[in-house]
Amino acid sequence: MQEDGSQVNLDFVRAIVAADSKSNKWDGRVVTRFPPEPNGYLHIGHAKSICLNFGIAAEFGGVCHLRFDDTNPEKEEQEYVNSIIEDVRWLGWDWGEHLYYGSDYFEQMYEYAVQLIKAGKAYVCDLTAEQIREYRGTLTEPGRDGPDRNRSVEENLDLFEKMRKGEFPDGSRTLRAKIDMAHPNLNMRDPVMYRIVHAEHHRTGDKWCIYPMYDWAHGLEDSVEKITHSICTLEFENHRPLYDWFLDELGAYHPQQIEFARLNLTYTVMSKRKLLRLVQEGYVEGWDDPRMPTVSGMRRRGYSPEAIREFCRRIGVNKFNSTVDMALLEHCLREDLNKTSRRVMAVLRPLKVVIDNYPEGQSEELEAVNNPEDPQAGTRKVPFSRELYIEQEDFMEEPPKKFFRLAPGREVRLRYAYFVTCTDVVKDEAGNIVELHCTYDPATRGGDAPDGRKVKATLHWVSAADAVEAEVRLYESLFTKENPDEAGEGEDFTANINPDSLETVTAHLEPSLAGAEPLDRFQFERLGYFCADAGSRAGKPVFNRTVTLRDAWAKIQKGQKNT
RNA sequence: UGGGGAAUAGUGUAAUGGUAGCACGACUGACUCUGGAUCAGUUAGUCAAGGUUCGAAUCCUUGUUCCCCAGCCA
Repeated sequence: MQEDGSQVNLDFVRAIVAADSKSNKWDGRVVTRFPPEPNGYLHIGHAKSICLNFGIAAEFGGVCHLRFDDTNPEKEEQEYVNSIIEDVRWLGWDWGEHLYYGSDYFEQMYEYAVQLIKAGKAYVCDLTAEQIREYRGTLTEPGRDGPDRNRSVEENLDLFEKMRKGEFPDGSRTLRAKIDMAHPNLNMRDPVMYRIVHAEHHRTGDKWCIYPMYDWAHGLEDSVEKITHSICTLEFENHRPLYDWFLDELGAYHPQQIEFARLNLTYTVMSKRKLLRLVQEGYVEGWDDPRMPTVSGMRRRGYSPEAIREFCRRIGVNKFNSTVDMALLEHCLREDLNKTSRRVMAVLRPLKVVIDNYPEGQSEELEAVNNPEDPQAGTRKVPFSRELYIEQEDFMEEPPKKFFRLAPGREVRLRYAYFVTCTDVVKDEAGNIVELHCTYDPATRGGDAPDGRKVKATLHWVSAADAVEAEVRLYESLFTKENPDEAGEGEDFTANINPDSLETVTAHLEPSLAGAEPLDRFQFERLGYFCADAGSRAGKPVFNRTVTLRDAWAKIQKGQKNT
């Protein structure tokens, strides 16, 4: 229900939860879970799942568990656990007491496995991995029963115990469910439940040398935690019959698995495997590189949790694959940042301006609005003096049509300061414009002309003597193609990496920015939103460009070039 | 050629037998001390063909296209 009492359209997952709540199917409980494997950093696709699971719990008065599905010691690390916890919390969600680890249930899972063996529904198999594949058959041909399929319960119990005790080498045996080797769903052809892996687990150490497979572990984890709705992605649809089979055979508490489509975004890749390659092969500087679609990268880039949550709300939830336009993410970003970011002035590519009729040695402080969208943000003082920097692209000696900014003889406004008119252009020997001379109108102090005359442009600027120098990183998308996987023969997504995804400049900032703290977000007026880098320090400030402002002039230029 | 899913403007998503709507994008225009924001408008869609019905995106039939599955990964 919305605030006005009208019925809001529910996505198909919420529709199921709503119906179950109404029918009291789960005694009125709603318990979801977000179950990441700690083998990589969370990305925007995970954020979709997080917002779905935690969002549903919040909306229906339930709870959402954060559970690490840590059943593969060879790929999982504590570093990933830590980053995941930080990211989910940063996104604004709270799991209360409900932080769980699949590995905490290993003993229970073992006992359940024994129960299944005793029921004649599981057996120890001596086939090698390759042999198992051969016996499994193919998509169109049924599999065959293996030689160990009809071992006695006693022998299975004995062997399974010895597996646990570490009496067999890695890969020598498995415990398998006894279902149907001719089943049309390959997942049902006697799936492996346990494999032998003598590996150090990040939480259980060397206590175990057999580890449960996903299909066996996941349903039990859900069951133990009394989950009501086990929401996962589409590729697990084929696994649902197995999820159901295990829990039914065990007679255990049985949540409902519901599958939804994972998120795809234009101009980026989303699989952990590909993100890992970007990191390992040095295309980016780490999991939290601001060009990465990881939650940590986006945080460092300057995204707000609110923007990400709003994005996740708007993209909806469905059962078919789709690719969301990056422009929607950026829209949600700008929408939030516009309301919340302090405005400041910064010049990225400085062009010196001398105000000839402004007294040498004089300076003054002018009042500037911190956020026109939020009167509560107040005002600040910005120093003005005879020598200033403006943006190189705000001046053209021979302005084309529709260029409203500064040009010889033209008057523009310096924001919050004065109207100035360009009187002279100074060039170096190579013909590059290196300095401008202007005159100002003292009567326009603050930026308003008492005689009511208008100018067509307002420029941002900084006082040269007061400017703070900073490293500013200008990010563009990491890939040049909407679909990075669209690569030529013998190429992969790395062939579409944007060579210009990062440009670093030395910018001149207004002095108020000297005290910016890491992750502080600002709007550099007329340029875009910028975020103090996590490693930014007083004395050596570093800012990352989060996203540019919408830029009508850039669009006109693009159009002019194309004609 | 086995099984499991899915198809609505360029993109994302509503409409569950009763006017195909919303958002993003794109394009106009208004306004503006950010060529920002805001406001107004334009653009454009039911995978196909049959059928049921007074009426179909929705139900039925046939077809087409796309996604997932042959890890001792999750």
